[in-house]
Amino acid sequence: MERYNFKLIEDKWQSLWNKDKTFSAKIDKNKKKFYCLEMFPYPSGKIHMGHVRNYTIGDVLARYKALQGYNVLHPMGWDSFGMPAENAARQNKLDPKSWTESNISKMKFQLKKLGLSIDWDREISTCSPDYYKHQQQFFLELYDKGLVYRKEEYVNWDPIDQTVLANEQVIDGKGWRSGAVVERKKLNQWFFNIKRFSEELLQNLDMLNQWPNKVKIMQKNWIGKSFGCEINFQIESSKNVSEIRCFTTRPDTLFGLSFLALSVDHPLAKFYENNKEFVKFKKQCSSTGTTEESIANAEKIGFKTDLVAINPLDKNIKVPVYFANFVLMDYGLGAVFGCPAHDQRDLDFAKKYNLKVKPVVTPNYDDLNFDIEENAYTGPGYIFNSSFLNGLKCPDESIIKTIDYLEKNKLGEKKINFRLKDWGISRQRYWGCPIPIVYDNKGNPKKIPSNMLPVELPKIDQLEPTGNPLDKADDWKKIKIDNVDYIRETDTLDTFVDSSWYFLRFCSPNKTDYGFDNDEVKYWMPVDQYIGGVEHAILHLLYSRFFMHALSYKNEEIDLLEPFTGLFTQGMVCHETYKDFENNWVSPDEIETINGKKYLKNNKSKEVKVGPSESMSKSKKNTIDPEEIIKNYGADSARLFILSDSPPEKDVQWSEEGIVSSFKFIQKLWNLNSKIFEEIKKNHEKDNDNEIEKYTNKFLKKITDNLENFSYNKIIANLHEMYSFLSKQINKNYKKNTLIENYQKILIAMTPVIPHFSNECLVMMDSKETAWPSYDQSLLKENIVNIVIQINGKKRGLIKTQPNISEENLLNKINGDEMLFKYLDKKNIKRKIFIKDKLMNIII
RNA sequence: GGGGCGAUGGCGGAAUUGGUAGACGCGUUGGUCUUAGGAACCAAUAUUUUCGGAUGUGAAGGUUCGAGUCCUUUUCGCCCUACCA
Repeated sequence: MERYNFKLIEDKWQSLWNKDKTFSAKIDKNKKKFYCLEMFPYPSGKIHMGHVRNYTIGDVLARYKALQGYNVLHPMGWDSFGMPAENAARQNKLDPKSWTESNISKMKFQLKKLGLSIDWDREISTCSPDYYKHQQQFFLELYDKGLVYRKEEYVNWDPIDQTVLANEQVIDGKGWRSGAVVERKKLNQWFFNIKRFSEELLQNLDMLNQWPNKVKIMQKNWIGKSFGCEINFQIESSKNVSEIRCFTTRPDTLFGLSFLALSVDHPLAKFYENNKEFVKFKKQCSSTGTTEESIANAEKIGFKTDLVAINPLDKNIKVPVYFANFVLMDYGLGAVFGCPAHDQRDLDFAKKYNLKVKPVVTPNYDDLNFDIEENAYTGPGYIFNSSFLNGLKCPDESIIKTIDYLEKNKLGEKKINFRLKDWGISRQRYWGCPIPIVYDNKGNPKKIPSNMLPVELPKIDQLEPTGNPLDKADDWKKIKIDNVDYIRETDTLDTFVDSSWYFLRFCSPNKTDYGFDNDEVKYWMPVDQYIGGVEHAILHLLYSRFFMHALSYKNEEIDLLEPFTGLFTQGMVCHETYKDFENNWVSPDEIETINGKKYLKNNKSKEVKVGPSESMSKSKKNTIDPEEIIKNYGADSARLFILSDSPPEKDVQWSEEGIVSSFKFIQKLWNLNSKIFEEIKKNHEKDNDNEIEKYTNKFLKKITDNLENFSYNKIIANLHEMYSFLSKQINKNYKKNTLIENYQKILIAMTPVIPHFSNECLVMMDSKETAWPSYDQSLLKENIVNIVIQINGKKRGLIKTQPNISEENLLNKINGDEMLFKYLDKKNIKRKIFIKDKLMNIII
């Protein structure tokens, strides 16, 4: 039998799809559209297994939807601005543009080898001026709508490299490349007013019922809405301070007040700037490490001021005011009141400084001696020790009543706070979208007129190792508008801006006068299914949602707020890790397996240590190159395996055995196909029974259901079952037409997963993929059912019978069954539970 | 500290609304064919057994005729988040 030549056949189909523009999408208002989008890649130069998985999942869906008759939009592009290009360019003294473009062409070649049903005519690249000029236009629009503003904000400054560092470039408080201690530096930066939409972004999450709950919860926590109130505390002081305002979610614990704590960045800090002790304290606060753990475990420390705060509910309670390291300026008002009895941080702080701990919530109504020892009590209960609040149920009743009282007496007011901060979009980098702003000689910002867009990046042949290249590009920086001299903004936009609207651009990628065409967007948007990694659960997805809100804001043309109807987050691709005897990571290609043990290829006496399977990463050397896999096994094998072992939302383990088995399975399918081809030629007259037809119907139902639920791993199992069924049944002399008809349906159902193979087989059958085969409900019914017989809830046997058997008839059969009757003989039946065609449970 | 998810054979994983636990694949074992096989094909594969059964879905309870599935408690693992007042 002829071997399946995947190279020949995959090439043939790929060039056919290319030539015919099979996947090119056009608006057709008579057809229902389906917009299938996978997160576009950063052009690093090589695709990795994560891409293979992501794009295979998306491709299965896109092909399935197309067969179902949807007008499918399935585009691809490049998230091509960003730091790797800039780093590579600095290192190799070349131009980020050519580096990026060469990477794109390499990766495009690799992606095409996967046989994806992508409309390559819509390819976009965010680093192209054709793309980013529209982004600059959007920036100006948002500016006009008041959604863009400038303010001073701290950045991580590397004093040696003379550059701003991203958070992930700061390692243990030091610059990742220079090793210099990172300084906090205040810079004027641009912000998108995402807070403006906090409430909408939170509320709309409820409508996104095709999003994973996990992602919605993460976004909800990120937005972080909390209900509380702001309270005014009168201050006694020799300084010119009369009042401090605090935000709290627990006003009902106000009688437990024992101190106020301020952030060192609080405006009142100005009174202490000349106080040496305070300056020392402030330094100490900023020097506690930046790692998450060290922040959480840092000791609570404070600086005591000479201010005294008065409890608004009882003028006789006077407490000290501290600056404290655990109070953040950018949440609430940068000032909190301390109630040590019912907040662990406050308790830690109070213990250190010997402050009063007065419990005001007791878990039990009658327990008025309730006291606090090691742990603050944060649970529910009843208010006590609190004058007129005593006895109120906490927290529901007590919080409402307290706020009520505070408002009536003008001591404070109800307030909703969000954790979400405005989106800082300035990056002090070269390889990004220039911000279309100029400054006059007084430093006032001015928009670049729309007709002067795009603001293109200047070409710089050699990036120097340090500093911001745009800041040094003197010729570029100077610009005349209407004969007035200006200096350009030298910051570029965060690359998250680029990816916040690319899904709109795909709808009309060639439109020159605006970022998108309204009619096209109205037809294609929203994205019906968005597929990508869960690592983008918060920022990218939230920013994209914000961007849609911002574009729609004050614009009646656009009435779309949520860009992604469905979201699917796929798991990672993992691989075993290997280490040699010197504990160095070893790559899978350096290893040979002999008798189940793994040895170094170049030194077969040395066994390697097999570590746990972890997500593929270069540092652990456990990556597998997709290009090699496709070269050796073909795209269909790779697609089959990447889907087979685990549900798409979970991590999958790549294994050599696995890919080999997928490869072999395709060969088996090919052999089966050849046998069927021979059978058809024989042209049998006999039409045995409708066995094959029934099987096909069941198969189609399973595949369809599994496609609908993203249970792609089960589809592969279904294919194996189908193979095993057909290879056993094929010599039963089916009538030619019956066989062809059913086998064709099966082949079409296989095309989403292994498109090259299935299409080739279809052509052999003188057919081609057209429509998704429907199944006949009536053929799903079984002729014979297995009914489980339980005695006292334990399974004791099975009865094979016709469907719809009555309880009495079944009981007769049970009594006629030797094995079952012995359990029932001379026993009193107390109760019978009968579920038609499924089960009979007899209680004796 | 807060939040989320999960725990099923040697491994990855199946199991519509509670109703035959372990589909399918990998691995392992035995066999057939072969000069040979790391090929192909066939068979077996949760544990235990006195071959009648008994026990089995991290642990302990509960609801139910019946629980992998529902409820309570608990242990462990992974992920997210980080002093959020």
